[in-house]
Amino acid sequence: MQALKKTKQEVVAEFRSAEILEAARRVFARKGFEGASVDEIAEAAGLAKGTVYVYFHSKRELYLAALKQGLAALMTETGRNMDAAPTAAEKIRAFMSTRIRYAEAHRDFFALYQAEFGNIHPACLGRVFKNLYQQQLQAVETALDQGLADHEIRSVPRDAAAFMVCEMTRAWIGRRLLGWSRATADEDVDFLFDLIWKGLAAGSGRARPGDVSWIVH
Amino acid sequence: MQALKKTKQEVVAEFRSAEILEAARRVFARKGFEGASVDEIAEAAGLAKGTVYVYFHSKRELYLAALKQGLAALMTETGRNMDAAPTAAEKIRAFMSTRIRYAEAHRDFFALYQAEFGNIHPACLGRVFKNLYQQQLQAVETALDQGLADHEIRSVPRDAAAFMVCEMTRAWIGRRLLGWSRATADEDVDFLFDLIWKGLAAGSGRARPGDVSWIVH
Amino acid sequence: MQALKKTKQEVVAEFRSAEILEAARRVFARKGFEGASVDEIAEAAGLAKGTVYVYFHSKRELYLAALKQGLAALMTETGRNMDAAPTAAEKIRAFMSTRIRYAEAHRDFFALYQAEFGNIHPACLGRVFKNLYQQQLQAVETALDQGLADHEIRSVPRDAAAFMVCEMTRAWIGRRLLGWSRATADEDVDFLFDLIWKGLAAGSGRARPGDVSWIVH
Amino acid sequence: MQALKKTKQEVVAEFRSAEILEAARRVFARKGFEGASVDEIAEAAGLAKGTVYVYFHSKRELYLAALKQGLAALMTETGRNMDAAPTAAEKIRAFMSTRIRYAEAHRDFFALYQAEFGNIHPACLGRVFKNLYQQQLQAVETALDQGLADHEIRSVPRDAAAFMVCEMTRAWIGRRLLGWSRATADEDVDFLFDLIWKGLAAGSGRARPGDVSWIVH
DNA sequence: GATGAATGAGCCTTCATTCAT
DNA sequence: TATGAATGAAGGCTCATTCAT
Repeated sequence: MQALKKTKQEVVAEFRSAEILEAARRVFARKGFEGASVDEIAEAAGLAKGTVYVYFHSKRELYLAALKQGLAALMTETGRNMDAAPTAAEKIRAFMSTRIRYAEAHRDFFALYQAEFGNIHPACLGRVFKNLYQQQLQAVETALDQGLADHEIRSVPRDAAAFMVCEMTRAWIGRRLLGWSRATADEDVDFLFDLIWKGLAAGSGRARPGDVSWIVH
Repeated sequence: MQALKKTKQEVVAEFRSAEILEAARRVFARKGFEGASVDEIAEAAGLAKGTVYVYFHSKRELYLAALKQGLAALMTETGRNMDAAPTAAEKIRAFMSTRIRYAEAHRDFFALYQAEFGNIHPACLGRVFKNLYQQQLQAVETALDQGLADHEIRSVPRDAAAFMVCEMTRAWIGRRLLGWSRATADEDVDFLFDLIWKGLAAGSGRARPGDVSWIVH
Repeated sequence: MQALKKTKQEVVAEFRSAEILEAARRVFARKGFEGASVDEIAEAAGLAKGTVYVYFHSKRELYLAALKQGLAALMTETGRNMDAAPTAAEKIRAFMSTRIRYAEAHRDFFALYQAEFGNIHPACLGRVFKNLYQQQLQAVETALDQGLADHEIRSVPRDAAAFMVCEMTRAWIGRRLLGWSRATADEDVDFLFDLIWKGLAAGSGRARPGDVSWIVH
Repeated sequence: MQALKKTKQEVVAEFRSAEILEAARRVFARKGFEGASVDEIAEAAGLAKGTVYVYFHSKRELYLAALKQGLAALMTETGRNMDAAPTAAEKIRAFMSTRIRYAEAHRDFFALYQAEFGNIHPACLGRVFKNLYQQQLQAVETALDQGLADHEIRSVPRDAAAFMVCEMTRAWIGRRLLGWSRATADEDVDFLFDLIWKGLAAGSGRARPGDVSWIVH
């Protein structure tokens, strides 16, 4: 019973923590780190301000927790899907696809993601930033390595190419989040992958000739 | 004499205004919008805080003015260079090249640019944002139109492709600003253009065979 | 059995109470009333914060209890030792000696004592303050009365003289607590008593000629 | 005119500063450092809270400034009066007299003084504390040295004796501040000096036979 | 009785903005 | 026009106290 009780408390605690994290994501997404107030987050979570501080020592810690939690889930899923893809091309596509879909389901998290990784200010994350970002690059670089070894992709600097794959995906997600894309997620994935894979130049045949999803509007 | 005096005053006013704008850019670049204080900007401009408010009604207006002024200069230069390029490919390259070079010379401005256009927060710009961004897209879209008409580029949605050209350039500049690129500006332009033009796939010959600037490190 | 059980509970309660009081003294001594947090005291007592409130209705009540308990013990001991001394001089010396020794053994309590009786703020004790202090004065005044009656001491206002005896002792203890005295407790008692008894003036023979414990360093 | 204007501003600034200091003293005296709020001090000074921070960087700085300013004036006056006194006895009396009178005229300051120097917590002043206190001791020690050299006072450890002179004075002032003394300042000085000079023991003749100011009440 | 999560009042501090000079 | 003192609205964070378990 002691164990049960403790478990129950832990469950409640985790629930609260998740509630706060969720609210934090919502508010941070809308207002940014500096623009959001702990008061507002607490209210969004239906709690008193002090309660937030029971679970998180500071506003920044809360912010980071919200970012990291989402990132961890994203990277787990990204990793799983990339691993399941056999070729480099399919791995890259899986990377993009997973992210675009994830962003659809977790808009708030991705707003944070964009805010944090879309600019330069080392304001909030500083050291932590590069590490988190590097983990993402790593996954893509590994896929690129395989592609290079298999002569599936041409000779490009792996770090630079990986960076561009990440950033193009990020940018595209931003476009979707802004409501600038009227296409479905699948169509967007197709276009994005096609673009990075084949480039803009004419003369390169279509990867999948039947794919006409992104006819000029 | 009245007219002359007024002109003199206007000159002084413009000079002050430019001074403040310059200082604002410096401070905003380093601290971000929320992190910067009007006091600090005034001090950086060698003026009293109140004076800043003589020329700009609010901190946000100042921020916007700093951003817009830089953007105007950037777009003027971008336009000039793109106009001078005959083919679509060269126009795109000119777009990238101009920006990467401009970023080198105006790091402060580009830090603002990244912060503002690198994320979603409609916090600071809101309505203004899309218009400014659209102007940039416009230039690229026009170039793409020409490329499409000349069968220089394959059939891609012009708005999406233009967006990616802008964002890839922006992302790459961010990379340089972060010090993640050890290449020269020229080398970076080559790589970036090559990537967007030819994509990742193997089999597409090099645009300029002799260019080996971005051999895998 | 009911009675027995109740007694047992009372014993436990008293034990808890004493534990909390002890912890409170330790923390209040180190941090002061405002600087100490109930959380910290609870932790120092190895209990949960809520438990402290089972035994004491408020932080202030706890503070007062800690102070009073120590004071009661001090006054009991002071009284016993003064009663055992025959002459007024020896009573005064007993007063000083007991306190200086007690302070040595209960530094935490005396830090509270100093904080509370060393300044004016009626903040924490208010009304209670004077009563507690008066009890201490009383003991000294009684001794002084005897001394006056026996012509052992010269004609001085009893209340003022008693006050000074108390305060000189308190001040001296503060000096020791601050580590400003390199002498032993005994030597300090000798000096202090000698000073209050004979004053500073030259010409008054030594109380006990052989005593050279406080030669000028 | 520039100079005049500047002077005027400086005058206003000094006036504001003094006003705030005065209010701070009043509030700190009544509530103690922790108990006082900057809001309250600002209100007491008839200013907005923010204004306080224009003149003092922090609550602590304000507190220290209030304490130091009073202390400086006190020590200047003490020094002047002690210097004017020829003998050690008169110097000691001047020390006591100056302080008791000063305390009468600056009750708020002395409440701070008592709070700060009357207990042990190194909370607020820490390092600064000892230095300030040492300066006071110094003055007394110098007088005692002279007294020892002139055989005016008996052989006592100068540091210990000086400490007691300071503390007895401080204690006595506390007594007056608490309203426990019904005597005039002069009478109190007489008693206090007499006590420290001649001690409690019978047999030492009166310093000034006619002085009957402190007959037993 | 014992616990510790929840609360919300309150504190110090910052800073955009105003305005009298 | 230029100034900078004055303002007061927030904001992050702490903590005494309560209360359901």
